[in-house]
Amino acid sequence: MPMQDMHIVHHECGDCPIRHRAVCARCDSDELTRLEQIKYYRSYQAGQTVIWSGDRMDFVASVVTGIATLTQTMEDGRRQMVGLLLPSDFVGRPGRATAAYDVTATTDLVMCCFRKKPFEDLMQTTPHVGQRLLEMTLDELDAAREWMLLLGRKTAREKIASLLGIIARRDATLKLKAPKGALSFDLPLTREEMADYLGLTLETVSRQISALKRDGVIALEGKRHVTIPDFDRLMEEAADDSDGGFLD
Amino acid sequence: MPMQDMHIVHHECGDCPIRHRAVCARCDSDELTRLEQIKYYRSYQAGQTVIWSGDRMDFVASVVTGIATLTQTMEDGRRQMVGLLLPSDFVGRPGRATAAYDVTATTDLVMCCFRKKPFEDLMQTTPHVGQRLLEMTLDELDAAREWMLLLGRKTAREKIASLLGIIARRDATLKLKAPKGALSFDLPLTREEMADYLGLTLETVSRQISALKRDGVIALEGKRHVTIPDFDRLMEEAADDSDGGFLD
DNA sequence: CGCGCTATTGATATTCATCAAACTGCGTGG
DNA sequence: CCACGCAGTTTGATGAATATCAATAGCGCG
Repeated sequence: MPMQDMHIVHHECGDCPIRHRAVCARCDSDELTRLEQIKYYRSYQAGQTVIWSGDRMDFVASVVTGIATLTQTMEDGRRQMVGLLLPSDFVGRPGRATAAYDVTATTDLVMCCFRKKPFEDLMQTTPHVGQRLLEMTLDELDAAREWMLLLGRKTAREKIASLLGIIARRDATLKLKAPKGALSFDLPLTREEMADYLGLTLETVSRQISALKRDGVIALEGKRHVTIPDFDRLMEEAADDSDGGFLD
Repeated sequence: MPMQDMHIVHHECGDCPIRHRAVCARCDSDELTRLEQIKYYRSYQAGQTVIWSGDRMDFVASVVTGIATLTQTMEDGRRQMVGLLLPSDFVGRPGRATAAYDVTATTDLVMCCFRKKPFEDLMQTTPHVGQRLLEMTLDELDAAREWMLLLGRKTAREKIASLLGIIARRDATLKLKAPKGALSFDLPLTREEMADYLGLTLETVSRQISALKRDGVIALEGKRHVTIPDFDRLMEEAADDSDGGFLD
């Protein structure tokens, strides 16, 4: 990798695109000032590893822009994604010294980092950060449990449809549109990353995407741009009990 | 079911077997007094449903004794367990009105319940409950992610070995013994519940247990009592990367 | 232009699910 | 007391879903 482009941007928290959703969402201006004093930004290129499982981790962070993944790897190389981190999501665990998972930037990524010790102190002395972090962690736990249902009980086709639904919904949220009728977006993951998310092989992912395309559930332009003519149809294919599916 | 034995025991918190591990673990005596005022006990018989997904849930609770499960069910009946609740584990989500999962007592169960509103108030005014709940939720999230690796990437045999390891470890913890060399315990789950935990069918669970027995990895007395002659051997079968595996 | 990466598609193998039958232990009622 | 029934479990035969191995195709980029 030739260039080591450590773009150190500096935002005012007031302008921050994730101000209202991240771990700082509930902070008053006083708390925000304290956070502002210990924060710094880091950028990563698509494909870069942020940290390896087991490595010392002296910071926690929020994803500002871009997408990162958490993955676990077994000794023989089998891999399972266990987290998909979108803007405003939190990385790292207060009170833990080493990373528990591999963290990888799948797109160009900017994170707002806090050195761990000052962040932990701040959590002790001000309630709002801890409260928000609890709320976010509970949301993640719900998402993890939905994901467990997918991994344990859904067919390959249902898994693909579910993942496309999750991405479509998130994308619609960013664009402030309800996920109804036709919508389209770019896949932020390769076939292999999708396979790691879904507990499948990349070949099976490819085949099922082709099948959904053949059946008119989705349309593709190039490999990455997906159009969904009928969102409800996709949801039927995903076999989600609660059509709502993901909270938020 | 003939008997509807709603044993309403009343413990002093000081004597409580889960005092040092549950959501109240960090409370000082003042906070404990406030908790004591809003707590009440509920008992359930093995097999009883505590609450159905979607039902109104006006309390949160700690498991005091016994085991409960969280499960999700799809419209066509496919089921996936998404939580296994042991003594000291927390049930319910502050700020949520309805249950997100089916909660079932798999053994006789006693829970220490708090009406939701007073509990939420208490979380606002005292920090220790929220802090402890955050810690517990982060632990659960880690466990869920370990579980996702199991569901997505492990073979049936590895799944069984992993589950036996988890149960054995927990049991050893209760007995204050390191899980080394030979140890034995009773399975708290039926074959079907194990299947729901592991994303398998009960037939596959049964076959793999038989296979592990044939291969001398485990020994059985009756259907439920398991002896593990060599814990390290079991861990090899489970293919866990970090032999430690579960925190705790 | 051709290399390397991602993706698709095909042929085959393997694992696990499904359908089916029978066994075990235990409580109940004849 | 024994027979019956039932829930939980085991085991067998078969089939379907997905993994594996392999070849090829698109596509951006040096």
